Amino acid sequence: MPRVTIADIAKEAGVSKPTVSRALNGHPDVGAETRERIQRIAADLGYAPSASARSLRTGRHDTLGLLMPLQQWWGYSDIQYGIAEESARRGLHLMVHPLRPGERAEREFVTQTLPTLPVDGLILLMPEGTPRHIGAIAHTSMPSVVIDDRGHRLDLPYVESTNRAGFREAVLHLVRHGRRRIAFVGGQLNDAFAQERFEGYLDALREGGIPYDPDLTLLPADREPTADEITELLGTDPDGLAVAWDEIAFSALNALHAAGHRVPDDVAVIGFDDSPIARVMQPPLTTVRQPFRQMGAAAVRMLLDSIEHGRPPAHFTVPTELVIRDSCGSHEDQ
Amino acid sequence: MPRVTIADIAKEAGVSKPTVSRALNGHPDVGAETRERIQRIAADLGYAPSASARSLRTGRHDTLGLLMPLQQWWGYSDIQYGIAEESARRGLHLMVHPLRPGERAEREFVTQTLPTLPVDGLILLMPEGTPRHIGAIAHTSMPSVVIDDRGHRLDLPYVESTNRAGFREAVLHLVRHGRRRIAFVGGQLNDAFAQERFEGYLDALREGGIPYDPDLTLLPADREPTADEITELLGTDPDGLAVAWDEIAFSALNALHAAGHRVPDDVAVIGFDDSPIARVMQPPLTTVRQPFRQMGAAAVRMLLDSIEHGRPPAHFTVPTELVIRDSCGSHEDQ
DNA sequence: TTGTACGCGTTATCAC
DNA sequence: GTGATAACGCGTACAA
Repeated sequence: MPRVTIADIAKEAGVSKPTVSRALNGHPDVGAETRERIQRIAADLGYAPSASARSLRTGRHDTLGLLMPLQQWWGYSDIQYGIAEESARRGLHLMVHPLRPGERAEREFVTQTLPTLPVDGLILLMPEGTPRHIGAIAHTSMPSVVIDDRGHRLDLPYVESTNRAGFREAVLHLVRHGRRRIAFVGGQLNDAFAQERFEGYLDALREGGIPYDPDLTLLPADREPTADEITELLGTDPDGLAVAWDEIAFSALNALHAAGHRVPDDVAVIGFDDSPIARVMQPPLTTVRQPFRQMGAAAVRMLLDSIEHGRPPAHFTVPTELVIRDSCGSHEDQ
Repeated sequence: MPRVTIADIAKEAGVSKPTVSRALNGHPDVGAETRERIQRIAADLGYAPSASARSLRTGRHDTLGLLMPLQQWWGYSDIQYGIAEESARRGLHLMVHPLRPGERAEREFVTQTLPTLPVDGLILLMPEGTPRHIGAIAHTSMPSVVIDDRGHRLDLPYVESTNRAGFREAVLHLVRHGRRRIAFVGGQLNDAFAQERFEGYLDALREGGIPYDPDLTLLPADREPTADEITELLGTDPDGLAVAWDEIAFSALNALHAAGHRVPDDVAVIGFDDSPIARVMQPPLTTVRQPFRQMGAAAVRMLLDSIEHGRPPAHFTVPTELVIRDSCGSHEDQ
């Protein structure tokens, strides 16, 4: 059976197609009685508008695109959750496009895929190390927003969180509870996230009147310290570990246990992100929660602004939140 | 600047629009030289086909829809990953639709959203307890595939994994390593997953010649045992815990530690799913890996079959895989 | 091998 | 307030 169109409704109602269109889209200049009749008939006939036809005519798709790394990380899912929720709230569809790593895939996406994408705007989610070619999107007419544009400098509006201030607050929390030999464990400092969190660490030391000791800094390659590196760090006798990623903190916790250190009695530990694992660790990990869902929602709002008003590049910052659990040793004395 | 269309190319190439269309879509009946010239001009002009116009004309969208619960779980993300990857491989777009819980939202989706969705087929991802109204999709002309249609009986093709056989294999592994008092910890048996895994547990006992002891069965409500329930179970002096979900196994591990039991020496533990957390637990959890990505990919293939050949309802089973780590106590003696 | 004519379903423009 | 007409960009009969 063929699709029901506004032409069918028009015939049935004895009016013209444009009138049906106006009635169904809530235009004011249509008779109240006519509108009701048309709406009733539309419902009776089981009319459903054709998205393609509407898009062809209006140039809008009522759809947002999300460009994601083809890479598993709970944080990305969390961001997508925020985006999906906010999009749905605004009656927009969400199209998800995995981006394979490599410059070639990026180039192909920008030149081949992007121009034909039935999408009104694009949200970019890119891990550190994504080559810059994707930045060509900025020279496109496609409205776009980047999430966590750390070190990319894409010349596009972006959403970020308070990496530096958030980590500073967490380290300061250790300082206030008497820790003096707090080590920093993070990634290489050419990683923009590691860099910002390291500066937050320095901020906290400065504020606490604690001199910076380079021996207490561990910057493993690939964000992944080896067992040896951790052992060596523990040899410097720290009483606190400020770890720039939860995942690294988990390794550290296990290494501490293995070496016979007690957490938090001997060594306090804090992480960053609030991974789902942080809660079930022993002891549960104190960490800085990234507001991923809110960041996703904010990206949607910015994108809509950009689509409707053609706003110039800007950015939006969502605050992180210190989540105090047991690993920092301050649960009992508060 | 206005969009470049095939009309522009036609004018530039001195041919008619249909010729351009045929050349660009690889129809055989077009002169080799003409084709080349048209392709070159298309590239020069930066031509990009209009997805809406094509869809309007052909009735196809080259897009798959994914209906997901508005609910955070790593497994759903994993499935989406598999779907996204396979869709991309086939040149299909992926549209993600969150489904809020409740019969009303389901009804609305089926009657309002679905009919206008610019999608060629739909993959359904529904947690236990999703009311049956969504099953109305079966009476629709929309090709659909369900993932893990446990207990829904939706009369639609579905993809599943070997819950019963997989759990049986894992429990049998414990039996073979000398465990005799193996407890089952799962959800209520009206939960179809709990039911199947429980039967796998019984299968293994039977095969191992171990009589079933009801005291060794813990069926907490909501898949979430209380501390008291676990304590009581440990009072029955089990030497193994067969847990139907990793998440519950994590609670159990922590409870065991708190009660002073050693894992795996005193009590061996196995879980189900292979959550990302399983690897970082102490000790790392032996578990049954769900092939989520492959299930997603399989769903895409089934859906494509259904779209192209209108296949009748069928189903496809992907095997689980036993992942042996330390918590089952058989690493050292193998 | 190529061109002519037309339709897909909707909305914008303008006239009445 | 409503109708006639056209246009969005593309693909497909059919004829040449």
